[in-house]
Parts: sequence; structure tokens; C-alpha cells
Amino acid sequence: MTNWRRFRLAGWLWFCKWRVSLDNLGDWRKSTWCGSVGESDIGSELTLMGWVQRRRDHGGLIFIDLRDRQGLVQLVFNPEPASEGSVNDGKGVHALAHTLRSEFVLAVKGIVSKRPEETENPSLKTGMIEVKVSELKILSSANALPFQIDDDTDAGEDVRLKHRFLDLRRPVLQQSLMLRHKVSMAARNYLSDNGFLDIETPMLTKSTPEGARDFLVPSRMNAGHFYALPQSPQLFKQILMISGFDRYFQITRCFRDEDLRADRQPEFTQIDAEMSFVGTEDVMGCMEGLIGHVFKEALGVELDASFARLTYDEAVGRFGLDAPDVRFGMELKDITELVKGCGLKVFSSVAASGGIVKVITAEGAASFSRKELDGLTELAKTYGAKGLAWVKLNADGWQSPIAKFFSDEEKKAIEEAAGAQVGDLMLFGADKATVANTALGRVRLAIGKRLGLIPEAIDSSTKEGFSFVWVTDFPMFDYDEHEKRYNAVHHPFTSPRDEDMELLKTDPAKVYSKAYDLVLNGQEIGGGSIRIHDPKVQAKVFELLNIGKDEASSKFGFLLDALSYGTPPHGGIAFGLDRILSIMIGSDSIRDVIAFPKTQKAYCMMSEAPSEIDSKQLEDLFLRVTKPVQT
RNA sequence: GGAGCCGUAGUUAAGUUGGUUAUAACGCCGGCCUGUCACGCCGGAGGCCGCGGGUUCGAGUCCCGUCGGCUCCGCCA
Repeated sequence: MTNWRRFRLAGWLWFCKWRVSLDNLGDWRKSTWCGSVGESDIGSELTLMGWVQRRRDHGGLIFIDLRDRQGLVQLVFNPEPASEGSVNDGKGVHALAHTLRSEFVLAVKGIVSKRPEETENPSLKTGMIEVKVSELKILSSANALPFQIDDDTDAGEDVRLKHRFLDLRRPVLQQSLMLRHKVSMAARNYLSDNGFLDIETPMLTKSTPEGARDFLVPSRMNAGHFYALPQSPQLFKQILMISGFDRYFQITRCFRDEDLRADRQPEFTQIDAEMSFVGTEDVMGCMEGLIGHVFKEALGVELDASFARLTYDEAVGRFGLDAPDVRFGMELKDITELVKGCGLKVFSSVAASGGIVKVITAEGAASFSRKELDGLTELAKTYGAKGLAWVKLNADGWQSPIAKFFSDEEKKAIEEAAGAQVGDLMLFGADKATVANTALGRVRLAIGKRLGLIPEAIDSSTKEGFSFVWVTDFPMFDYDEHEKRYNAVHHPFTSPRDEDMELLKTDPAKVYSKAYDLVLNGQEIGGGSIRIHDPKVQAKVFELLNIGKDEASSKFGFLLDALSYGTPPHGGIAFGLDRILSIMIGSDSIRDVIAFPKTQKAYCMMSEAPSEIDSKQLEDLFLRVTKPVQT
């Protein structure tokens, strides 16, 4: 490079830095997505727009990976002059390219060319071609980034959530949200094609202290009165059935002011549907069609036409949980009768006092270390178990702290009931039924993971990755020992089974409902029921739930009123869209499928909501904050 | 309400028994570089060790509290 040329270039670089104004888009329009440029475009001039993924500046040659939602394409900047009449002459384009940094937004015109021999990049969709840039516009510059825009970025989730606008540029999140769009469109199309009408229900609605805590909205027009954000459109969709719409659906936000989990956000999205003149099988059948359509459209996976069924009692009895993971066996076996007279007091006394003793057998797990067993015991304890007895079945018999309490006959009978072979590990839960089932059910899942029976990453390209099961026939009520009253297991509008109607009066604890949950890979992804359409039955259920006449009429008066004006038998279901998606993409957290999720303290790290408000706003709403502001 | 894990440059991490000037990688800034694609090479800047208190001659390190993130129990009809 001559001194003169060096001087000219230095001048250009100085000019590029000095100039503060960015280029205007002008009449440039993109001709295609960066990630969609292909070999068929070779030879043609394209206009591309996107973000600078990475710059590889060789001093002479400069390579830029330009990114948009479809992918990357390599731009090449040559120092040679470009064609006449371009917005920058060739040297200008090249010099300008030196100033490019990560996440600058560019518009370029250039010729698509086949890459020279040996420089193709097979790991890139567009790796056979590159774009030789003749004209460049810098539409926007960017500050140094808090983290790399990259699928395997190493930044923590809190950093990413604070800069969610950058996080969302990562291809993996772009793809998740595109999948979300596909799922939601497929659901809409299926439901619409099957006669369901999309009808909106209010977001400002009535607080119903039953169930989850409400998010409340103060009413300026009505001092001291509050709306609640809907926990679900439950009552409104039933009203729509009573109004004669016959089939309704909505993909809608629901709000619950409860503590968060990996699979629970304060606002989440339901695919909500309701149908008239149907029974449980009609709803389940129709929804199998919905789920099948969604998986086909969104993932290209052809599911079985119908899903497995388990009653609630079977699910809890065999798997310990009402959302069973049926991808593997290791079922719970009841040995209460066998241990009634055994020498181990923990077992015999539980058996004698109405509790249950159950066992699971982990194949080949006799090799588990003491540490692993302790870990499983700790796990069982978090679910209320007092401990977790274990037996390693070795060639020479039981290796176990509890071995000495059992006779040879008892051991043999237990092994047989448990289906245990030499080399297996038996784990026992002894407690009241709910505790023993839950604890063993959870231990079963932990061992399933440990033994690889639950795959670490599911294969979302085949139906084998997805294990659906309906859980039906839930109990109507469970008894709240603290408050000494019945609670609705599903919700207070769920219909009892026809054959159990009489039991409502005599033995409510034995009444089963027409409720059903859909479980996918051990996670509840949806649930619904046939509703009560007889006001007399509804009144009886309220009575059992200890909801008095006045209370019922003040909380649900409009529904009770509506029920008495000609109500079709009806029922429906709601799916957790976020949960379905997180399973589809193999994530443990629904935050990965929500554009702007909140932290465990229900805080948005990007917008910094919730926040304090100024006193004028409070005055308008007739509110006074009593919490100490800050100490 | 409770349990556990975590918090050190922009980011991710290391930091010994409590002991000189707190390391590294990536990123950033500057220079060189015409076939790279995690480009390469040379140089440089960058720190309230989350915050507050305590123990100590001395604290990133030990103790107490607190704030924040994550996971879980309770809660989520």
C-alpha cells in the first residue's frame, strides 16, 4: 500500500467514525431473508438486511455474518472499487466495513456468488454461497454487548432476562417463539374447522376467592371496589354455552397470584375450549384430534389417534401421582397386607392404622451407593415421608438395615409381590396413602432419570418422544384437615358421575367426577370436565363445599341465575400452552417459551415491573399503601 | 412461610490455612493481517469481590444479617 493510499484510507476511517448520522433506509427493501439465500440465487443481486453476527476482518478481505430470524449469510467485502453509481464507491464500502461491530444493523446490496473451492462451510445452511457486497448502509450501530448473541451463550438467566431484547435475538429463542406461533395457529385452525367460535371474555372480571389468589385491579369509577384478572375464563365459557354458542375456544392469558415454579408463571396462556351436548368421551376425542393436529403441523409428528386412559385411582395406585410418567414401568406395588404382622414396627403399625405400605423395584440398582440412597431418602422426606426403607437384593439375600425384621417367608413374599430379582433395589414407602404414594411416586421418577429410563433429551421428531395419557374419574372432593371441610379437587362446577349422584347426599368422599386431565411425559398439560348443568346439583355441591347460599349468590350468582334459564349439558377443557411448548422443545422451564417471563419473585427484570406508583395515582383510586415502604 | 444451591472485570469462571499489587478465558479498545467462518498475531483498558455489620494486626476467604437469581416443599379450585 502506498503512503498516499494509506493516507486516503486513514482519512476514510476517520470520516466514518466522525460521522454521527446513520444511513436512511431510503427506497431500499430487502429481497429475501439472510438465512434463505441459496444456490439458486447465485449470480443475482440481492438486497439483504440484518444484524452483524460476527466480523472477521483480515485487513484486506472482511467477512461479515449477517443474521436475521431465518439464519446467517456470509458477506464479503473486497478492497476493490465497486460498480459506478453505488452509494459508496468500492473503497468506501470496504473502509466502512472496518467500522462494523457486533449487532450493527445493516442493509447491503451485492451479488450472490458460489464460494471458492475449499472455502465452503457445510455447517451453515447458506455455507455454499456468499454475498459480494457492492453497497452498504449502516442502519443502526450498537453498544458493546453484555453477552454474546449465541445459542450456547454462557450468560446467566438473570443477565439474559434483563436484556431480553438481546436474548430474544438468539436463534434458539427465535425458533421457540416461531414454534409457539405454529402451535397456536394450528390450534386455532383445528378448532375453527371443527365449529369452535373464538370469543373473547373479560380481563377485568369478578374476584372469586375460591382457588388461586387473584390479581386485583382497583376501580377508579367505583371507590373501594376491585376487578380481578381472570384465573381462567371458566364461568364465562359456561355462560357462552348457556347462551347457545355450542362450541367456544380462546387462546387466552390467565393470571394466578401464587408462588412461581419452573412450570408456573403469574400470567400464562391457556388453549381454552368448551362444548355443548357432550359427554367426557366427546371432549377427550375431540381434543385428541386437536393435539394430533398441533403436533403434526408444528413438529411434523404423527401421534396415535387416541391416547391411553387411566383412572385417577389407577394412576395414583400404580405410579403414585395423578400425573403419571408412563414411559417406564417400575410401578408401585401394595404390600400392606403382607407386612401387617411383620417385625418392623414402622410397617406393621402403618398397616394397622389405615395407612399403606408400598414398594417399587429398581432393576439392577442394587449397586446404588449409600450416598445415592441417602439422596433418595431426602427426596422422599421433602414430600412428607418419614424415611425410605431400602433393600438390595443380592445373591446371598437381603442387604438392608431392615432385613433382620423379616422372616424368610416374609422376604420371599415381598420379593414376589415386588417382582424383584437378584441385583435389584427395592424401596419402600409406609405412611398414610397420600404421603406414601407421592413420596414413592417422586422417588420412582428420580430413579427413572438416574437409570436412563426417562431420556435426558426427548426426540421431538418422532411420536416415541411423547407419551400421552388421560387421567379420568377424579374424586369430586378432598377433605381439608386444617379447615375441616371439603375442597373441590377440580373446581366447584365439575359434574359428579351420573352413578355417584346419590352418594352426594350420603357419602361425598366417595363421589367421583367427570373430570379428566391430559398428561404428557409425566406433566399435566391440560384438564377439564363435564360441568354441572342442573342448578339443584350445583346448589348441593356448593353446600358440600361449605359455600353458603348468600356466599354462592354473591360470588357466582350470575352463573346460578344463568343455569336456571335453560342450560345444555356441556363440558370443556383448557391446555397449558406454555407447558406443551416447553415439553416440545425439551426445556424444563416455561420461561424458555415465553417472550417476556418473570423471575421467581414475579419480577420483570427488563421492564422492572412491578414498581411503586406515585401518590396521585393512588389518590385517584382511593387507595392507601400501608406496607412500610423501605426500612 | 420453609429448605437447598449460587452471587468476584461487560460475560463465564479460578482464587490454597485468613497474609504482598485479586487471576484466566471470552468480549471490549488500539495496531497488523486478502479466504475466514469460535479467523490469526501483537499491545491495552477494565474490579464497591451483591449490600450492611461483626471477628481479626489483616477478610474475596470466617460469622451474623440482608438483597437478588435458580430449584424445591407449602401454595397453585
